[in-house]
Amino acid sequence: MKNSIKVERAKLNITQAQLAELVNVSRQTINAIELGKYNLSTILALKIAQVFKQPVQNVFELEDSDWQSDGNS
Amino acid sequence: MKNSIKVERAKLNITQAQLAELVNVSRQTINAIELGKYNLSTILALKIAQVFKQPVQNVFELEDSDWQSDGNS
DNA sequence: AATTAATGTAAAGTAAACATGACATAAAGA
DNA sequence: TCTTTATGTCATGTTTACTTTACATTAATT
Repeated sequence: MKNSIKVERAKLNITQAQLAELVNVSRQTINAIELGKYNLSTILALKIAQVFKQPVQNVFELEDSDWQSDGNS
Repeated sequence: MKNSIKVERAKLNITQAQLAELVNVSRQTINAIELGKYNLSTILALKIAQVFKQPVQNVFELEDSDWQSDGNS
């Protein structure tokens, strides 16, 4: 899964730590998600998309490889 | 978080088991998600929304209570 | 060049998302 | 009514999302 968190943060000019605070997770969690290290929960994705005032699909995009395995990782 | 999986399944006239197969998870997982028993991963939410040809926010909707706690459960 | 702010990374722990197998019940059709 | 299909649920197990603490690195400011 790809994401555009870094770009959207730049638009709003906020840091990872500030985004983390806005959605109530740790800064490290935002960092890991932004770097594609794991598959965040849907509630968190909805919150992040709402902060960015974007549809979820605009921030998080499926890749073809995501269809080959199951819902995890 | 609320969801409209049951309604969207009805539109397509597919069972929980069929949806499960389409997105490569177990039938029990779809059942639990549909009943709101847990907070599915974003990849899975994107897959389900894609099967339904709907935006994620149209299938999965944040509730106010989701903002009070953290990204989990 | 020195300090601060922002980001990246790592280790260890906890909670929860998933899987599988099994069974109970409800709905539907023959 | 009998059988099949669809849904709900429980128990057990594994994987992983997320937390916390801590430190290293990079970027920005003075």
